[in-house]
Amino acid sequence: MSKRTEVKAILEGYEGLIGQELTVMGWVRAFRSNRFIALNDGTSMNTLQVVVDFEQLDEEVLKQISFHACVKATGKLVESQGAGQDVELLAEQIEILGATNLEEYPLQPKQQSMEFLREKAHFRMRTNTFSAVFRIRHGIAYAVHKYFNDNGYFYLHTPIITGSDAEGAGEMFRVTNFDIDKPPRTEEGAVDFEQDFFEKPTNLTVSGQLQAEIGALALGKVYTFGPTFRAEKSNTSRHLAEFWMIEPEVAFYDIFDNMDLAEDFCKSLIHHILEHYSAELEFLDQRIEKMERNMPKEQRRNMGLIETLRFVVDNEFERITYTEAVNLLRKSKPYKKGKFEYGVEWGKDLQAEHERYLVEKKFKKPVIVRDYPASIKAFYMRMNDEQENVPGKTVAAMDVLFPGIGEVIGGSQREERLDVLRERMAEMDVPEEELWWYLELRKFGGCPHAGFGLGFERMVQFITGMGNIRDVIAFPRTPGNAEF
RNA sequence: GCCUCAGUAGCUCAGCUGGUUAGAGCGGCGGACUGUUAAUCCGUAGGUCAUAGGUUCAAGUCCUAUCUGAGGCGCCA
Repeated sequence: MSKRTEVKAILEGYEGLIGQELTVMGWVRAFRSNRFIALNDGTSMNTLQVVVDFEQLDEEVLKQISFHACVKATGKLVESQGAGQDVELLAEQIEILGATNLEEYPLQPKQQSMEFLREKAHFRMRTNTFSAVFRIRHGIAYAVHKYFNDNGYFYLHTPIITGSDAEGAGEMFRVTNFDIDKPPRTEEGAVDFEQDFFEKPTNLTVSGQLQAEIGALALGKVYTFGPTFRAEKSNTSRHLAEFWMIEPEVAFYDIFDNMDLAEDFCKSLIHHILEHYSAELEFLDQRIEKMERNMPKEQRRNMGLIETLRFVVDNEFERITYTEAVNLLRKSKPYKKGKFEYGVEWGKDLQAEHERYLVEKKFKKPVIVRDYPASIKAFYMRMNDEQENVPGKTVAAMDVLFPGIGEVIGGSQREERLDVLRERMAEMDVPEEELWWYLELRKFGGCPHAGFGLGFERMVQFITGMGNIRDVIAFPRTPGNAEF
């Protein structure tokens, strides 16, 4: 079984293979004229044409060569007589590895809606679009590890089950092995978590950052890359209940080093995909172009997918402070014309419509906004010194905003001063006893450090141009959805 | 959680202001043809019009509720 030649290897290096007898295995994308199989084995965007001699072939076998059937073909590789491809395999033997009953099979050889395919997640990877997306997703994951490895970072596995609910990143999923119908209770009637598996309440992690800081303060440069969970009932095209997050954390970095890292890192991921997945990108680019042909002009993107990616790699990200952003927004046309639904006021968080204006209209490229009001950001972000012309206290936080999907990265320089940190925790009602170890990091050998979280699926979304985040993760978990 | 829109054949959709037996393309099945490239041609089957109520002489069409999906917003990555 293992002696097969991959379609990609044949299509990309057929010179040395012509005249040889090869075995290929894969799924039938099309069967034309009772003679031509377009065979795809997932290794490539493209198909290998397998030519069948239907006069010689057993009729039972011939009948089973159908859309998305799995076949094994052995024969000689020759130059193709037809115009659509350079080489083809003249099959001497055909074996059906897995037939597909088309009366029951839901997919069709035509464009189908993303929503429909989402319900058929066990089959959707067989389509061109999804196979392209998932090959690229792999490529980005690889590029993440490569970038950090090449730059001296260590991959740290932070826990998925956490005993702290003070991470401040949103609603959490409870982890327990209690019988939820009748959990043990204390004499007062409360659920008695001391009898639970971990002898305390535990949750699925919303961030590995606090633990990553432990790593940074020993290994210098670390990153995490793992699943992350949010129990928020977010119904949008850019939120998942289970997603993958990348969190570098670096000792001796300030907010500016952090921004440099974020920008360089994003560009390196995009660059890697432009270099190694051009066939996939071209396919996705054309897909979007076709889709946009039916849309009114003002809704179309002004650049194609590949063009956008090149543009992001070749240009500096715009860097502004939150205060500058507020001033810009207040001077903007949509603000003056009353087009914004939400007001722009120093101290209030920027809304999606405001970010979109800055990224898509004003600067037309990724924007890094920093120095947000302390009141709207997490307790661990480093308090800035008072600044001129800034009406309130700010923290050294930064958000990287991308066109189309908004916030891709959120990060900050961390508060390393024990007294300031404790003050902030008190203000924001973060219990010290749960984060005693986090405080001790400041007490013993602390140092300035910084880091950020990058939503992996959002980056995959940006690079593939997919409109909905549910279509860049194999098995999306969202409110009301945990099938497959 | 909020707002808007949608749900008609396996899929994509048409069905005008309520009015006879609900249509098309694709796909399926049967057949023809065979160097095709979304192969082509002929034939054929397939629908409790999301669900439950209601208005009306009459509901796919109007109203209400529920469910599902999409888009936008909030929360964020």
